[in-house]
Amino acid sequence: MPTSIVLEQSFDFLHMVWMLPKGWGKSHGRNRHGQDGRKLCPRQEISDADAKDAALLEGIMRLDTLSVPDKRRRLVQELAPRLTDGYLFVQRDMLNRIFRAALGRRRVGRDVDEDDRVVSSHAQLKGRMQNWHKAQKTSCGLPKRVSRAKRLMSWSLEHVSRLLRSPIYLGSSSQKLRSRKATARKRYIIRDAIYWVPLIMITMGVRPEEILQAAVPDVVRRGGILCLFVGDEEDAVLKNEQSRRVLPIPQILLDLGFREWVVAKSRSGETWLFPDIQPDRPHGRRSQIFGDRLRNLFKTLKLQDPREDIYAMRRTLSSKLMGLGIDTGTRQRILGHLEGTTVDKHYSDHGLLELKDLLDSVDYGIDVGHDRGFAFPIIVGTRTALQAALDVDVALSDQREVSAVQLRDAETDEIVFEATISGRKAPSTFPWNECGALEEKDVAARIISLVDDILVLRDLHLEAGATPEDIRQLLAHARTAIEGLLHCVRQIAQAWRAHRSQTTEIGANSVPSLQVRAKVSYAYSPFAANHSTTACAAWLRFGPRIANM
DNA sequence: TCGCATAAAATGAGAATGGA
DNA sequence: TCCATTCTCATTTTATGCGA
Repeated sequence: MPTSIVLEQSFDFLHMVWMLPKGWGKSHGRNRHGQDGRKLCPRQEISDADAKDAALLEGIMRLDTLSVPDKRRRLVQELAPRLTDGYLFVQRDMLNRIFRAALGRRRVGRDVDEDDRVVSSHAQLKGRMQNWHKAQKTSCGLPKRVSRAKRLMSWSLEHVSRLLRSPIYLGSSSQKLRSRKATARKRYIIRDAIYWVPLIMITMGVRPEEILQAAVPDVVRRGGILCLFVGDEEDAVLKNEQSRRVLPIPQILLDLGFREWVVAKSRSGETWLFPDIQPDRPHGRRSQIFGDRLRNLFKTLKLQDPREDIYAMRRTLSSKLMGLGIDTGTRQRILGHLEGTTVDKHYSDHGLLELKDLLDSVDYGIDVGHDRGFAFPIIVGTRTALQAALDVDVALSDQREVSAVQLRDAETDEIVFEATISGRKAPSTFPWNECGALEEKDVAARIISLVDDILVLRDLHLEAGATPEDIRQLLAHARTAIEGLLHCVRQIAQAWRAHRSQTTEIGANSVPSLQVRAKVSYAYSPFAANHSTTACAAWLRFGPRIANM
């Protein structure tokens, strides 16, 4: 059948796109007015990347001293990243549109038979991609092709703490170069968007765009509580209050002098809270320009992390609220309200007070104090309630029982512990192929002692003058965390049994000090393991609820 | 599930600016 | 003056939401 040849051709084309190095489209240099840039040949880009990758793979395979997991880690880091699977679907959609424009709806449409297609359906492409992924593995399961999928997460407390200890908050030696550390003589703290917006995002959970367009009169007192009206429309200042959300300003911002800062703005006749951030010309949005600036700054401050980007700051509040043991309904209402998705846009004055109390209960360990050099309160330090983070990978047998566990340090990605459970059919592919088998009970015992060690070690790092009593308390604290961890692992299996295809957030109550990120992969579906964010990943946080189930 | 839309991040370029 | 940093913009890449 001639059409099937066409379908194969479109598969070939998509496969080629799939092999494109991630950055190829951005290296043409035509990103400013009147720029000629340079012509790039996609096939050439692919074969260059292929050649480099092949050489790297060969070199690494020859290193006999390296363990297989170490080899993999190096490959994942050093292979040229290609376009992501998700983006390929976007490309497929575009190809589909092109063909439909050319051939009409009868030849290209969603109801065309699979066999008669010119461009594959999503389902067909998914299936085909499975084979492509298989072909991109060496015989020992090492990857020959990698991509850099974005995993959206919330900022860890360490990250927040590092931000709060940066020159943005502790002071810079120059008013313009904010990344320069303050010196004994020169110390400037500039309270503009760069200063306030990250704080507002982590304490109030609003989007940058919403806060950036706030006007001075949007900050008002209501029932004795200082509040902010936020709206997501342009000309927000012209909209009536009825159509906009009202959020209480958390205590920590008040302690930092937010009210006085706004009053000063108002006195000097300012209209906007953040006049330095103007809408950009092409889209009329402020978040673009703000994001660019903050990203630039984070880059020089070495605060950037592909897993924890600016937008992820907002999620920090959500996960902290979960960690506080706030029940599902309330939390969803708060977050819904914070995110502007709920119908009940208005809180009564009493509700506002309640909401403020909730926001205030989230503790980022910010110490506010005064300094002779400044007329306003400043951050003098952070007491980080340390939150050790572990990435947990769990493989399930086809009976959906836990068959293998791998714990990795979230910061270093170092494997802390891995084991398969004896008597269960564990996956034989990477990363499970190197695991030794242990009895279920031993696995649990080992995890317990490990988590203990990690937490205690981390805490000992911080507390220079810790007493034996402190250590006893740490141990007691760690024990709850472990129980939570085990509970979590059990929950993963349970949740998975119930709902195989949804992203889940699972938690155990009242264990705020250990953050567990977990990924579940199916022993019998190597393809699924590559779709960490959609089909088969479960991010676990400690908290009282199972979300999105 | 598919088709389409959108938000935001990422990248690279050049110009402007800051500081020593 | 030199070099690093910052700012801005065009453009690509990534993930996700919504409605049929």
